[in-house]
Amino acid sequence: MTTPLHEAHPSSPGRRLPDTQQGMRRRNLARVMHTVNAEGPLSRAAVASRIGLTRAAVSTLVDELIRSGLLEELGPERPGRVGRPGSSLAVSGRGPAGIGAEIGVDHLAVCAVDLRGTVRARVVRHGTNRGRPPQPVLAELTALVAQVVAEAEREGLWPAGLAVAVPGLVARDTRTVVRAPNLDWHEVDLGALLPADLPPTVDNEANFGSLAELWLGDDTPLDFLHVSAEIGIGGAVVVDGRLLRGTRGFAGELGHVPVHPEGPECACGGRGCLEQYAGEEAVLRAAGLTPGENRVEVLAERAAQGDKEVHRALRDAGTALGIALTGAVNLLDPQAVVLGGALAALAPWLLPSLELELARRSAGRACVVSVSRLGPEGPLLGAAHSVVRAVLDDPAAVAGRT
Amino acid sequence: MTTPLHEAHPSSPGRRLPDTQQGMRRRNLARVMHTVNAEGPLSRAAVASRIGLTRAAVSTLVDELIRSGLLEELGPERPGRVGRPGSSLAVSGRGPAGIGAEIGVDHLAVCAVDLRGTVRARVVRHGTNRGRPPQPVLAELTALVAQVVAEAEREGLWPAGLAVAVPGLVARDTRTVVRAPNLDWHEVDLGALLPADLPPTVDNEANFGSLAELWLGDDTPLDFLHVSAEIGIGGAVVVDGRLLRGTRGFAGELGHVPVHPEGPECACGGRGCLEQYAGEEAVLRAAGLTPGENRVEVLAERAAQGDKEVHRALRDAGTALGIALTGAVNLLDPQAVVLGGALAALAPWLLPSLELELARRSAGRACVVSVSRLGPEGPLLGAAHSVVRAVLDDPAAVAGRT
DNA sequence: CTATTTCGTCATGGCGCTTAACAAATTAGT
DNA sequence: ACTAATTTGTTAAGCGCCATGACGAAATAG
Repeated sequence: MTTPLHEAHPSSPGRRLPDTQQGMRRRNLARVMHTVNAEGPLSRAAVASRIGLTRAAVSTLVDELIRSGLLEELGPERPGRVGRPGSSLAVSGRGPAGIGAEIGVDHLAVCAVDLRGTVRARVVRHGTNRGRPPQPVLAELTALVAQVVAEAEREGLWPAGLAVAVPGLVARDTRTVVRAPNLDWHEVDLGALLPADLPPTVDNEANFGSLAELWLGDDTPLDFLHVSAEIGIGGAVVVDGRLLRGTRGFAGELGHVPVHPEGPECACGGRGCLEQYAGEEAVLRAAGLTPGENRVEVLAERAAQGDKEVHRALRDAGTALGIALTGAVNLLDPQAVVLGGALAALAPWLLPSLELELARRSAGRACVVSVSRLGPEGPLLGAAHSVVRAVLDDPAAVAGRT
Repeated sequence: MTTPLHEAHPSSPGRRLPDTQQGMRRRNLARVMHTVNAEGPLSRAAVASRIGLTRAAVSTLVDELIRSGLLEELGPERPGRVGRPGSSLAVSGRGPAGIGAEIGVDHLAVCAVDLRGTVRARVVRHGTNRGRPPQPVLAELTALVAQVVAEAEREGLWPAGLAVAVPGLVARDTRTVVRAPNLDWHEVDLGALLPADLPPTVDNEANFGSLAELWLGDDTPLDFLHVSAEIGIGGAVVVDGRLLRGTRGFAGELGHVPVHPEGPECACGGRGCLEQYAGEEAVLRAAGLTPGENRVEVLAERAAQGDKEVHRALRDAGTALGIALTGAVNLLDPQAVVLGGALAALAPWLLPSLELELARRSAGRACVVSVSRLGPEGPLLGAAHSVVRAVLDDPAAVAGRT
């Protein structure tokens, strides 16, 4: 017996499946899927030893998963060790697919990812969505989704769900966009405006970005703080491999953490919020550029060219981020802080001052700061993978539909 | 199907019991215990309908729990409705007991709590522990534990575990005190210095305080931020009914969140940390009192007498707390902020400025701030109850020993 | 070529919950 | 007062799921 980890009442949210034999079966199917997915091609015996069931039990589970088209038999392993070689099992590349979509300020994107995690279809449409009303944007998105689904179906895949990343706050129902300032959307029920044949899930792009980091990042820990920035500053908290959503679904909002309490007024009603120092608009202004005409890409470009003004602006932004992150790190004690989204491209100029500030203020207790490999791809991939994960988490739920 | 809550790999930490029939049985035993514990005396049929099993299945589970001495049959219900009245079941008041202990700066305390949550034995020893080395303090504590255990045994209880609350940072192993500044302890392995016959668990007093709030508070939500203060400022984060511990076990440390980044230097290496404005020493100084000679109690006393200096000092502390909490609330989006420990007694003078600052800086998104009913009792009760919860969480584990 | 090792499958069994039926204890209706 | 209806708790039979143990198959080691 180790550390007692106290949980909520076991019948409260958290335990999804009933504790009956059917529930047990479903959980074990999920464990087989997860194990095969995470550790590459594996024989039945290898799976059995990993999840603690017997070979016989795993055999029946695998049979069921193969019949459902979720697992594939790859044939005999290349024999290297003594004994009869096992038959390799892999997650199917022709079963269900996760459809991910992203509504960006300057683009729309849709992709399909198979259970193996491979992107099998992909469409991007450039053009600003700033100020466009929801209907035409979603109509355009729906057409792109149909296009990607058609392409995926030609490859033998079928869509298991649709997840949409948006640049704004999403309610806990994962359908309603409460506020997306850069699109000028308020209280929009995306669920009602998206194709009805696919169960849609909507979430913040920072949330999906952090999930992508968790699932796809190399060596990403199970406890980390993900900071991204598109226009505002988004953040997401992952604890023990689970995304922390908060009561209203707003957790992770780093942009309005007070940095200098008596600083300039912010649109949120506060003063000296992080966004006043490290938000896109503030940094562009500090670098002597006109917001609106320019975007983050310009900053990265000029910084690479050695523009001193830009360097100074980014250094100051890094300091402000460092102050805000000190608070967050004290509060959450994460294993790492990951810079993603647009911040990844600016990291070379942000990191030094950010790390300095963080280290100075937390005397040895500072945690690792790393940069996302995924960068701006995170939200889209995270969205698509969230559908894939839902299938892996409960394969029995999709086994019915072929 | 509602919101997909993505979890870590099911075979990773989080799933404690194996997904086999024995594990299922154990989890169902736990669900019966939790249900009876949470919803008062209940018939077998009522339990069955609540946890979704059949009456027959619940009957066998209850039989086993009664044989183990964890549940008691209270006799027939008072018949009010049509149909045969059920037989009331209640959690046993003569089975295992949780032993809680608290090492405070100015006192030691130990208590025993039965499965029903009633305090059945209790001892307090006053006298400062500031600067005393660990050995004599723990020897004294061990004697107090023996005394409480003896008293509990006279009432037909047997100790199921010991939990110790300490005013300092505890490593994730829940044995080692990494740093307790007010005791001047560093890297002390309490597990080795405590009675070996009882499995001991050590944790921060703020953590135990927040668990007490979660389990014993009236109407405490499942997501909240608990702020307490003894000498430093402690905090704890509860998410979805689970305590967030952080990578090193340091999560919740609110004391060194930057409030005024260019403020006075702090012992932690930073500048303008919350503790510089709302810590005991800072507040006493601001109120014109000498730290060391006075404690929080004096502040409450003088404030009640209408001392203007104290009022001003507490108002300013509330403002600083409000600034720090704005950041925390933005990051975590909790359902409530609960003021506990010594802060509860000072709440009348802290709250107005705290709530003003929080509301001003978060424009309608502010969350409820409430005051703990438990106050300074929290850590001790939380410790004892954590043992009780461990029994409820896995009754089969203790069923063996009588 | 034989012994050994490992894999996947099959038959058997145990465990835990469900189903269905029943006696017991109460209320509602005549 | 007596019957019908309702609800509880128990019992026996049944089924699903995993464990156990034995077996043939397919590789390596000597």
